[in-house]
Amino acid sequence: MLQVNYIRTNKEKVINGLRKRMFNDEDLKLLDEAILLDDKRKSIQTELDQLLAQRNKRSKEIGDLFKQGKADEANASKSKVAELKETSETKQKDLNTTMQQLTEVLYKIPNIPHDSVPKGNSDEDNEVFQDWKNPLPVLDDSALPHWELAKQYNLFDLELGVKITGAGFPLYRGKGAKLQRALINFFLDEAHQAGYEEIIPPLLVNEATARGTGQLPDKEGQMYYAEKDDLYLIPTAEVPITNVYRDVILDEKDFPVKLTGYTPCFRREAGSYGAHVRGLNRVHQFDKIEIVQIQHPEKSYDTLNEMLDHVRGLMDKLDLPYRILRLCGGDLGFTSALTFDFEVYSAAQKRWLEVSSVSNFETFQSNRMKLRYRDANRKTQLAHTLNGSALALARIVAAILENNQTPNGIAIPKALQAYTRFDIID
RNA sequence: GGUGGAGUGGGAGAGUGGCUGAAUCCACCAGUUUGCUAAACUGGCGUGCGGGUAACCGUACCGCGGGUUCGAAUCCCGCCUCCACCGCCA
Repeated sequence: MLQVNYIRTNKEKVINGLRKRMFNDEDLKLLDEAILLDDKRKSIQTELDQLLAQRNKRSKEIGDLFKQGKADEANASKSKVAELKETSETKQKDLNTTMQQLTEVLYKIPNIPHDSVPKGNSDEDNEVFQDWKNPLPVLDDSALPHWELAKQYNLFDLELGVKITGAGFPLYRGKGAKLQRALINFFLDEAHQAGYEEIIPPLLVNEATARGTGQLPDKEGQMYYAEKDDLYLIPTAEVPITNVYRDVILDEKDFPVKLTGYTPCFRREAGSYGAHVRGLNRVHQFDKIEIVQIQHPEKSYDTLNEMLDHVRGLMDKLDLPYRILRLCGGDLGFTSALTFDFEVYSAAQKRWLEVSSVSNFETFQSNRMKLRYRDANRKTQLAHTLNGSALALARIVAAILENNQTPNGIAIPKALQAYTRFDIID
């Protein structure tokens, strides 16, 4: 979430930013609400501190009186302290309520988009930041979509997934499973070479963790929830991996922190159906390798570029046609300041599929997580957090299968052959 | 799951009602000394919030939440976590 002080001192900037997210005048009232509540909070805090100071002073006096044997005077003072206690307790409750109200308001305010973010309503207004320069692959009419190829070559089975779990839980088998495993290892090795430390995190997280990266309360319906144990299945490795640094104060020399991890990701995707979600296009469980960085605020946009380069490298090595979008304000995630989406071209479906999302959250997550560093003056400052998919498997698999189909079988990209130990699926 | 023990500052560890935001040691930072390093010595060394240009002052925090008391790290209750043993188990 944003810091109230930031809203207070950069109000114009905040307003302009929220306009890009199509906030109207009514929505913008949240800002004044927050500032007002913060004013209230401050004055209550001052009053409360004064009451407590009096109480502490009196209590000390009573202690001294007892020691001097003046029990009568001491007892006489007690009623005054009791009075102070009562009023300070009321104040404390006031303060708690006000702080809670303030937090609730702040939770409704999304991150301020970066200057470069275009204004817009929906994904249709996203900017094509880097288009595919070469001709897009064209398949002949006999080409099959990946779900047909999967049947032909026995790579994954959606019906079996339904039998075992339900719709949207694919079961991979044979060379399909091996391809999956090869991609995971390939992506992890690439991340390792780029300097990321590998993490295998828990796949279920508690409420504080889900709150830290912003999945709660904004996207509660998106996550599977294990009610008995009050735990959430992770929608992305970003959640457990970034939260490694929750409540941590770093030194400037610790930057950049670079972490990567492979995990399955679980998403409820409530209400999704239709042709666009066929096959592996949108599923409830998929595999993803995530890269996370924690960086000094002055360097975080260089880092974002570095992460874009990393993902570009993966796409290039897999010989997949792709383009990069800069998300507009309306499509930008609640917690993000700037997001680039990578889309791979799926030649049989003749459409672009999102396979990576690389974002800078600036201090939005770190404020929630209390992830800070000490600056040159030894003062604590919020760090910047970034993450990106490198990459999401299901759709990459879909694109590889479709784009590489030949009359003799499906060709495995060169870079992957060392991992699959076969060069064709036939 | 059962029984017992424990949770204090970056780490170790003292503290069983007021003199404790917290001894001491280690680590860390600055300085003195020194040919360099080391050693020794001196000083500094938590976080949030409020007030103040600042020095600084006030307040809260000793796993978390409540309670008792004029006053709680210290007493009471609930919860969480860790350790040990037992049971179960990949």
